[in-house]
Amino acid sequence: MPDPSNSDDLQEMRQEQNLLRQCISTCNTRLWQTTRQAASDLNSKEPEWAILRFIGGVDLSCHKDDQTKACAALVVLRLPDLEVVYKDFIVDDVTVPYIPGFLGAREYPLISRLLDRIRDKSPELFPQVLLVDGNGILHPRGCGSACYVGVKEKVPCIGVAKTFFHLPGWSDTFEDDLRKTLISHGDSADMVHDGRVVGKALIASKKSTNPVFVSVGHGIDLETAVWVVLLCSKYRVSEPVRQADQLSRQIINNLSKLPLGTLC
DNA sequence: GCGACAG
DNA sequence: ATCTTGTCGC
Repeated sequence: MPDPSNSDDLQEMRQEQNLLRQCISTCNTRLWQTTRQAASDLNSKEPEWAILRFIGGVDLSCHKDDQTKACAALVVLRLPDLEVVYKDFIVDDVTVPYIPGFLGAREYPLISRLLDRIRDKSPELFPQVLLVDGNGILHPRGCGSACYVGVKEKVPCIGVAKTFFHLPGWSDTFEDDLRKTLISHGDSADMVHDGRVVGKALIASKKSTNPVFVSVGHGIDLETAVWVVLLCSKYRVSEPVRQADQLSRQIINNLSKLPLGTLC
């Protein structure tokens, strides 16, 4: 298992990110993305695969005083009502510690197992797009956790981060400038890095002044990603991520309060 | 050397 | 990630 306290392993993880980055598609790859057809209109004659109906969310919560124990959760919501139609979680040890810039290496393995399980148990509910708690190409090497999931699983993925991630080359006031832009120029602001728009600061809920940071993970373009996030943002944090966050946190907390072994 | 640092 | 209740506001 990789041990990032070892600088050789860290270098290997950097190399993996550089390889994964080559495989990222920041274009739309599905028909529902191009047409932006969501299951909001009931009497649509389009086939199921041409309409966005199932949106997934994944998140991982850690044990209070043991970073190596975690619960990963996957939820699937159905449009247009955002009803939760699938829930699953895995409690297990996480071998890779948290290191800024390498969240994907830490979280991907458990997420992968969750996706294997829904493919096996309920393939008809497999999400057409996945929202990942973290960043996509808004990342020092253009390979955040949403890119790990998207590229490795070949699933359209969107990164939704709750806090700002500072990239090398940005000024110290970049985040403040973003927020000022939001106040004066509306509800979203481009985040430009090396001349590329790598993400969007987005006020997803009309009630909040605090933005969420959306970036492409894989297999979808940024404008469509924003469209998806807005589709399922009842609150600041979009429902799929919120539900997955809630579920994983509840499980990991109850686990610490119980004496021993009540699993499955 | 020191601080900053998605979750 | 987690430590953490009430509270101010729509």
